[in-house]
Amino acid sequence: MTLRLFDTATRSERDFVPLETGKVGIYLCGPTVQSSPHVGHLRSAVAFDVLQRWLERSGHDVTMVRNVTDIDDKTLVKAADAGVEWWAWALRYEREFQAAYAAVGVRAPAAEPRATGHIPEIIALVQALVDNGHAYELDGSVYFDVHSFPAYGALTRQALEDLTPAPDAPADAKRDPRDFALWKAHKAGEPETAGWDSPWGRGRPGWHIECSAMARRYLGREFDIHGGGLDLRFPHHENEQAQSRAAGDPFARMWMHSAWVTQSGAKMSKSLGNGLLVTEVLAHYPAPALRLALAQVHYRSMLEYSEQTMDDAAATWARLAGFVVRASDKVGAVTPEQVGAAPLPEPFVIAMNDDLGVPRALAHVHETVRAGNAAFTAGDDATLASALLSVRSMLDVLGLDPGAPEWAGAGAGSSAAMAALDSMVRADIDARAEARAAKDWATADAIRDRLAAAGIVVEDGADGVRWSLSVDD
RNA sequence: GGUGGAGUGGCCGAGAGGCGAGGCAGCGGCCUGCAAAGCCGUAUACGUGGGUUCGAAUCCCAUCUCCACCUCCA
Repeated sequence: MTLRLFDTATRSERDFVPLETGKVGIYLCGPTVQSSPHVGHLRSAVAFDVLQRWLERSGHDVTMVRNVTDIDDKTLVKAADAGVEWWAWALRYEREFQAAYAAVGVRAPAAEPRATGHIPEIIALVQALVDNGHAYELDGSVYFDVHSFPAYGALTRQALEDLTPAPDAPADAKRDPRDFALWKAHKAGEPETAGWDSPWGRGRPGWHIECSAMARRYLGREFDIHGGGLDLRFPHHENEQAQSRAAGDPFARMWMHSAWVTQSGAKMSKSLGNGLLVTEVLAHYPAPALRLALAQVHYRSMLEYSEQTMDDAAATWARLAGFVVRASDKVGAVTPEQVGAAPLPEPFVIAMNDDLGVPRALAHVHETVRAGNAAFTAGDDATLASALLSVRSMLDVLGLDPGAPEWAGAGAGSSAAMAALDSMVRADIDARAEARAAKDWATADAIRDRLAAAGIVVEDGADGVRWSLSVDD
């Protein structure tokens, strides 16, 4: 059974065949670190984290490279406005992005290269393009000559003559308004630290060139998958591909793009100011609920985000996590080794192999949970144990295994604080048990209400009383 | 203007010629001292107008609406 992935370049699903059997190189366009991350930013990271997990689960050794664009026009402007060094500004937001990624269980990439750390590679690439006639220097800047590369526009099917010239482009200076900067000459007023010496004088890299240079450095001249948000297709990825191929690199064999997050149908974005900060969401909801909200919609479909989105996701997470906790108490916990080695249900595998059909895969998870709960009620421990292992294994692929270490504390109750709380709550629960035994319902309910007011939910099961923290909203 | 995408039940979202994915919410039931959780059952659907077909949400034609990229954007 082979994995099929939708390739943006051909606009069709294709069998995924790695360049080298058993190994996969992925280059993912990461953040421009000039402001705080919002939930839209997390979408592509989560989508490609799921891809990586699925590839690894399918036996591949994955090298994930996700860059950090730590210098660009906006960063310089914003830092200057704030009276902060641009490099300090960039690092501050780089840390925020890293924290946000980690919070929702996106695993750290194998490499996280920064543009400013690869100036020699960038200069070498630009020089090669100048030397072979695909780029030209003008007043200390270097531009890619789009007319020199007939395949320009191939990735996004753009015809050169149909492109609207950039309104802010110095059309009179460049040979063609659609030529884009590979190297930007240092401008008066910009900090000295925002420039590097080059064959064309002092300057800094253009936006697109860093990805070409860094992909080559870490993944080679040809690699398997290039990913990013849908909005990066043009011009960013088109330009990347053009300059890399013009320099002789075969470059990415497949392009994958994740769709955006919308609110009332409109794209969430920094420039629109409708971005929901990750920190705000995480202040009110468990992190895995946010990951679930982002992952449960197919990565190529728009994800409509509303106030209800997180409430729904939190409820679903509580159902999944609750099943795992109850089932583990009943039939024993599953080890991480078992989770990683368990055979996955056929419907799940089929769904995931079809361009990462997470929604259908999750549907099977829900069906398995329901079967597990039914087995729990029926006292069928063998079926319950099997469902538990199956559910955890499937959720593990999605980075949503409630028993995974990264979600410890998100309702699992394994931390020292939870243990301390447990001993306190137990006293109340015992008192309530006495009241219930005496059929003193008023006292029993008063205790339950008091715990509920403190955010603790008490449930009477056939096998005893359990408590859990209620989900914020 | 060019390129690409979307319109599915109260909501979110799969599917893609023929047993109405899944979740949330709703309703009825089981369980419970009452709840909660869980389980069982259940209603409401494929933007509009034509066409093809024994049969269309799925194919064809037309049409309306919305969104994105072409300037920075995950």
